[in-house]
Amino acid sequence: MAQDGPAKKQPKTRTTQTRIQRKNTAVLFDAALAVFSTHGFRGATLDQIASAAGMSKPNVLYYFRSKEAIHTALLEKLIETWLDPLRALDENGEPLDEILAYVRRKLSISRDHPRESRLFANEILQGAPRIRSVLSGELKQLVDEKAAVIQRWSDAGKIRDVDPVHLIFSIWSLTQHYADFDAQVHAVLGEETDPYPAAQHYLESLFTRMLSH
Amino acid sequence: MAQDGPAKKQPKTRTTQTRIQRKNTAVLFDAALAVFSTHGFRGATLDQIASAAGMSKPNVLYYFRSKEAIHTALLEKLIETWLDPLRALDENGEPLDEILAYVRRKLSISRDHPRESRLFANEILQGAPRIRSVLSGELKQLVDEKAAVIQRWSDAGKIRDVDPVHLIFSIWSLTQHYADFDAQVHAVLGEETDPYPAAQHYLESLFTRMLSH
DNA sequence: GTCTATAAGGGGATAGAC
DNA sequence: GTCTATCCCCTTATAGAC
Repeated sequence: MAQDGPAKKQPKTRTTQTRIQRKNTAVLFDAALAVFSTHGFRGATLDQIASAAGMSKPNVLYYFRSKEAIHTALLEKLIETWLDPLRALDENGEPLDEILAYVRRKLSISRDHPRESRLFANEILQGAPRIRSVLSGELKQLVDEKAAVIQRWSDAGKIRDVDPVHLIFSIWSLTQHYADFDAQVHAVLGEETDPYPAAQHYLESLFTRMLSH
Repeated sequence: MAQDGPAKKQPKTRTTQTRIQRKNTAVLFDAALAVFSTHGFRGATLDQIASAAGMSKPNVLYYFRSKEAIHTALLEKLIETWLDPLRALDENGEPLDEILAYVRRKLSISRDHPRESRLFANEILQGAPRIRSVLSGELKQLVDEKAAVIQRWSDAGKIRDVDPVHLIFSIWSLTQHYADFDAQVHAVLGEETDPYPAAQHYLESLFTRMLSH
């Protein structure tokens, strides 16, 4: 739903895309993700995106009406992926297992999709100008809902007493750290080291000790 | 040591600054910190910095030879402040107290100096192009040293077994989250809420449960 | 020390040929 | 659908008067 297709004169209908359109928008999304995630919105240039996508600058603007449109489309495309791991937290599951599984899902995202993580980090760091409404709408609602679940687990004595919202914040920060601060993590551990196995063990141990009686 | 004074023709000696120079560079640092921390290096403009400092653009460039020079000077000025809280971790103190005190120092920095936190976050997020040598030099050395301290505490049975480097990473990520992701924290908690009292309680509880027998 | 004016180049977006 | 050429604004930095 994110991309708006050819900007002005859609060649076919607006619902049907040719194979070449589909392929080009996919290539463009990947290129834009690479460039925006490392340089931020204003630091990124259409030249960089075009050359990363292997096409000319005007051709990029044939698919998206502006630099802003690419960025917005990217964020919208990713936002659901970003919320899904928390959505999957199941009140009927075993509480500690559910939380550890959520931690593992988030850590996997940092490992497998670090650029997406840095794209969001860039956006939020700068005050979330383009996604503030999503944060205070969809995201807040989801957090409130899942915080209530955690609170009930805690009230029922199934996990130790804990502030549910700050628990969620801590899962976000601990897992996303390995993607967002990758440069620092590798500066400390050495470029060769894969931090994820040790990170997973550390985080499972941390949340287990904190939450189990 | 960071600023290089008037760029080309230092008016007096290079070691002595006039009162007006001292005042202007201080004002400039504050303005630059505000602008760079919210927009990143390339997103920031000299116009924004100049107007935030209440001076004209050429006047800004009278004090620093380039935009890059302002940014570098800022980072250099802040780096020691950034490392000091970890330096203060004392092997001879009571282990859990030392770690909790470090957590509190870091959390206070997020609360009192969020712009500095976001400046570093921006820099590291973009691959730390301008401070990579500090990270793999001074910072790595300090982390190695303090990780060894924590390892000895752990070996001596004074705290529970823990990966010392990931423990340090977790303190960084958990505390800096409240400054760097301020926009998200407030979107979830509401603009009026001060997250820090609850954050401090949550984090103390987290590390106490994780580290004490 | 501070200003106005301006040079020089980068970067987003469009025109129009193919 | 894709390209070359180009427009024009924004931004960094300098020149030179006061």
